[in-house]
Amino acid sequence: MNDDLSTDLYIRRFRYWEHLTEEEKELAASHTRVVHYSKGDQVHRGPLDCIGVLLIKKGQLRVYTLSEDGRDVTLYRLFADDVGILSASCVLDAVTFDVYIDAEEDTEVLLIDAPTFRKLADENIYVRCYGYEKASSRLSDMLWKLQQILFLSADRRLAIFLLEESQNLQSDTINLTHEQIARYMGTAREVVSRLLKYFVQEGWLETSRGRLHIINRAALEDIAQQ
Amino acid sequence: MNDDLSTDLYIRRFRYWEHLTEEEKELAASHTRVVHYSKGDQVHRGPLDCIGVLLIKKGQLRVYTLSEDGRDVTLYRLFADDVGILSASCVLDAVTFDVYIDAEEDTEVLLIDAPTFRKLADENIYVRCYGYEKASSRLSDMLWKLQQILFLSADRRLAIFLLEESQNLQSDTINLTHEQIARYMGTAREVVSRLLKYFVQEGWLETSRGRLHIINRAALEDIAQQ
DNA sequence: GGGCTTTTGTGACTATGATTACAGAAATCA
DNA sequence: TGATTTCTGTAATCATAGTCACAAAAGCCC
Repeated sequence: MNDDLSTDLYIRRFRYWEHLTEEEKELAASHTRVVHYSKGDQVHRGPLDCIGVLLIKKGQLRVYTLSEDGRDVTLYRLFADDVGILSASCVLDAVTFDVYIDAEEDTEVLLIDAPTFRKLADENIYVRCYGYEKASSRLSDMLWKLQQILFLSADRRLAIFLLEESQNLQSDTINLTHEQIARYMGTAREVVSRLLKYFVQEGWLETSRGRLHIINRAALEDIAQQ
Repeated sequence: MNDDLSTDLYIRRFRYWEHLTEEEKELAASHTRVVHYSKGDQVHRGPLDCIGVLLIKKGQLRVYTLSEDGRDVTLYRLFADDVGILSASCVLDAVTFDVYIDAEEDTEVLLIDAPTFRKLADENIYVRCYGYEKASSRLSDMLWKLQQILFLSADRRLAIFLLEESQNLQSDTINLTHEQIARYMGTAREVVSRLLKYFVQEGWLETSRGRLHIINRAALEDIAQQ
């Protein structure tokens, strides 16, 4: 499968595609390219960047916000087939919240550059609507996340995180370090270690280096519930 | 000025108006009505309600979120001419964050009911786009607000709040009780009292019951900055 | 195996703000 | 005026989680 063909296929996945004129399709296609990021690369640095719209082909990106003193809270993660619109927030004037994005793994994305997306969004209401709809959806997720951090205790959030993660992976075994979990949860590693120790003592988990295994899902659900 | 005329005038303020067909205009007009709320009334109760799109004619609404245990954080306030779209979030499927709304004062709003707005948004891309654009803008504000609560210390947020409030009022005098300020800031009344006491001791403010007066704006700006 | 890096365990401490519990002052009302 | 309500002041305590400072364990590389 060559890249051009694949790009062509992928780019049609945007819901607005059918509403583009022929010229717009050409414009979009000619300004869309595949970009590779290596694990750890910075993809987008808040207000400093305006890279455009991302469609993840494979890999994983982490979207986070930063406080002035460097505290870093993961807002969500992008996986294969997800669309990253906030890397183009500079194009959507109503979106005034900026995020940072790193590659958590080696990642391959389809990128429509910002000027092109702006042109499309300006001249085509369907593209604009798509952008704002995606943005609304992401922003809602982020609010939900920040609200959790604000309102829920760390043990509850950890239980929720573990259950969600296991759900997503369709597995009782989660391969993450305490450090990673802390980053995803927006807390300190020590806090995660402390809580995991407690969960293990209660017999709800087994842990080994870089891995943890859920034994008693029901107990975690209890904690998550309250 | 009679109410029908005024409603007619107001309803044209929605940016999508010119993109409506004649039937749509009629539909919109016939399902838009003026609603009065008294100070303290609940206007919208998160996922329990779906009242529609609000345009504030006069008064003030407070939009907030609630934790399970009842902690209440003000996200933003709506004043005359503001549009409240999140009271129609049930209509915008991508918006999954729900808010509560109370009337802070006796308030008069123009209300387009939810089913009507849904119909318009479904059949008219301009209306849909308008909804998502407004939603994106509000959601961005809310994220900014929650991020502040999460990252900034209470003294800094108080200084920021006072400066913003005085800016909005175009006045050095702010007529609010400690209790109200605490609600707007999402903290406890005692915390506000403590901090205000400190601000007064430093000679930056004068306070009396239900009122405070800024003497040293520069000092507050220093605190706000860091 | 021996050295290096990464990960985990843990205790002590700190900081912040939420909570509790009142007392007293100021406004309002009757 | 006196009673009542609302608002403010303040101290003490509590709870939570962030920070610091290590030590030890596990895995990796040679």
